[in-house]
Amino acid sequence: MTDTKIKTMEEFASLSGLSRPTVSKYFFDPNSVRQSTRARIEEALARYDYRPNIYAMNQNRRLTRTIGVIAPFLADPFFAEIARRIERMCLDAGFRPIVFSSHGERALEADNLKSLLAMKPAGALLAPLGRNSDQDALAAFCDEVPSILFDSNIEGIGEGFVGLDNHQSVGAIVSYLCESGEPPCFFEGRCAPNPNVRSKLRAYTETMERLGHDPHIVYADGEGWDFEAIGYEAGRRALRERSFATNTVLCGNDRLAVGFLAAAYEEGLRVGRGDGCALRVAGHDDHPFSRFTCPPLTTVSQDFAAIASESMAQLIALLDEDEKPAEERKMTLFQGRLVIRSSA
Amino acid sequence: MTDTKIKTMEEFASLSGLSRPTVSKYFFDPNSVRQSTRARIEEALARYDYRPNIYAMNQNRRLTRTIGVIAPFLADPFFAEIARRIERMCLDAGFRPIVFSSHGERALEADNLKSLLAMKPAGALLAPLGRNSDQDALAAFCDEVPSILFDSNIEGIGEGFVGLDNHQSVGAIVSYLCESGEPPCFFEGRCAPNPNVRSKLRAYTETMERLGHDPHIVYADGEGWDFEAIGYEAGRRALRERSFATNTVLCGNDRLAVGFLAAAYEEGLRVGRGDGCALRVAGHDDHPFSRFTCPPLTTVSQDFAAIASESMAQLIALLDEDEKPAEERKMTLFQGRLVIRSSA
DNA sequence: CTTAAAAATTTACGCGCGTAAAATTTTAAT
DNA sequence: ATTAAAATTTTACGCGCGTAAATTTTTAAG
Repeated sequence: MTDTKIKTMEEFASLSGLSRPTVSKYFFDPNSVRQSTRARIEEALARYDYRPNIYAMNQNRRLTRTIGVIAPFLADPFFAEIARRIERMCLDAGFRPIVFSSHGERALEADNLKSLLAMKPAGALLAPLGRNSDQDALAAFCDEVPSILFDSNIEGIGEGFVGLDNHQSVGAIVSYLCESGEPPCFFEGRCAPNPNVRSKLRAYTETMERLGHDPHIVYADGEGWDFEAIGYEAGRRALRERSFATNTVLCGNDRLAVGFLAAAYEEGLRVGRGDGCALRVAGHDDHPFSRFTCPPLTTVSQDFAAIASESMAQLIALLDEDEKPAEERKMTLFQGRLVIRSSA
Repeated sequence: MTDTKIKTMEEFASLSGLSRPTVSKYFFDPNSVRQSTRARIEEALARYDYRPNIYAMNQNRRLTRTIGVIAPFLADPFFAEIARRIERMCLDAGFRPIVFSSHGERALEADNLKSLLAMKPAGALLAPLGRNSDQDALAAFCDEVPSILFDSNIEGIGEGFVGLDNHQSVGAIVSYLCESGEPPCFFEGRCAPNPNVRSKLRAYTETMERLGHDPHIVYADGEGWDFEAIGYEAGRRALRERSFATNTVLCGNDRLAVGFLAAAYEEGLRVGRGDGCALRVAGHDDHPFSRFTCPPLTTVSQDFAAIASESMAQLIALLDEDEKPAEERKMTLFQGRLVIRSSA
């Protein structure tokens, strides 16, 4: 690679023996020019290391090649993993991903939406905070840029939603727990900011009743996204006060379960489904670290890869439609897969 | 807020009764205009909801108000936390943070550096992959934009480095372990991509020798960033083959320790420092979830907040220097704090 | 070889803003 | 009131590229 420093597309175009508009077309979509032309450009690209000025580039474009991603809390392993996969897929699809985290804060989510909007992204993949979201801000955003929601659904916002079938997933693990031992109590955060919580609770109650058991719910106090801490504190209290009606506890998510396991450990309760065990504990979501708890956590897994790729696929499809046929909002729900480990 | 849609700064300026250059100055730095002027602008801002076009804005700026952050692996809780804090501080300091993850891949890191460079950021906070980094790419980047390295140091690159004093931190936990029981073996990934690993190993060996013990190192095979899995697999093998010379194992980092704890649990080894315990296990870094392992992990903590804020402070200081006095590269090492929980 | 379609080129304009220089106004001090 | 400094306005230019329309060249089909 020559060290000649090229500043403008004009320069680069003449060096590769082409006109600037042609080169400009190439940079928007390499397939929009003839193969031989593309080859010439890429050859020159390798020799001269020119990159168009992204600011000048995007200023007058109708459509940017940027895809925005907003997660409610990127430090959560679940979203970290999803984001990682989405980023990779964006790159592979020829888009530039840009990911924001709302850090669990309503105001920050609204800010992120505005920042993202200002970038005129071609599309967006949004996992809203949920109950705590500024719905107007979300609606305003989705009104201007094609968006797919994931993980957390908000009715009527976005062109589609990709997530987990909570009813099925909770049903599956509740059924399993009932068949293999005492029916589970449900342990869930009281201020859980996620709309999935409601549907999980409903699924738990319905499944328990269908199987002829009394539902029994224990709420954990505490706010925010420190689920392990909440699960630990509230779990310890509940264990001491013997708040659970049976020896089996289904936690609303794996992070809560991790905290709860720590509480059980501290209380000297052996967790598992063996003979010498005092308690069975199960989770929900199959977070990346749940394989490594002690004992390994029985849970129901969300297929990270499937959620990421389906969200991406839907968005790409959306962007390809030149005319918007104004079809109805598409809901895609994946089935949870029961993951039986030794904790329950 | 009126719903009048304002497109250009010209429009907005006339609506607020000012000239465009003045408004332009305001948007670069609100303090660069008279207080009364600032008030007028912000009043109009509240009424009309105008945002300058970021692309047009940055195209001709010498200095952008963007700060780039590159982490080697954002799905790692450590970097997720650091990034979270840095983002917040950028925002508070009036900058726009943009964070990239290299996903542990050399090529992606180089890509990220190029993408970031194209954004002409005012400065950057970089945690390199380390041994696996493309040093030339890093050097080229740091040559053009003021950068502070953190977590993982690479000599001669960047204007400064902020990280942990591995020698002190490892020394502290090794000393503690030696005083409170059998001297520790060191359990570390063989292909660990992080340069900190080398200095940790050295610190372990030196401390052990200083205290009159034979250092004993067990390497875990396995590549990549799935430290829990590596710790689990290699840990189980090592335990079965009785590779550890003593009953105490110091893991190179907490994620490795989490996997190792799972292995010990599966092998039926009770971990802790009590009487009935077969094994003591300690970690390093105090990851956010280490409080909740079973048993809770004894480790040495990195002060996330301090690292984040010091990195940020150094960068801001760097940006404030109008003239670069070409002072020497600044190294800031924080002390690790021994966190004694029940695993060792 | 002819012909029509596809691709590339030329020409020309504008995007929304940064920024410089000179002229003017405002502010704060004497 | 006088004066100097600071802030603002006016004027004017250009950044690097997108994009449209008309023209020319290349390609593929017959």
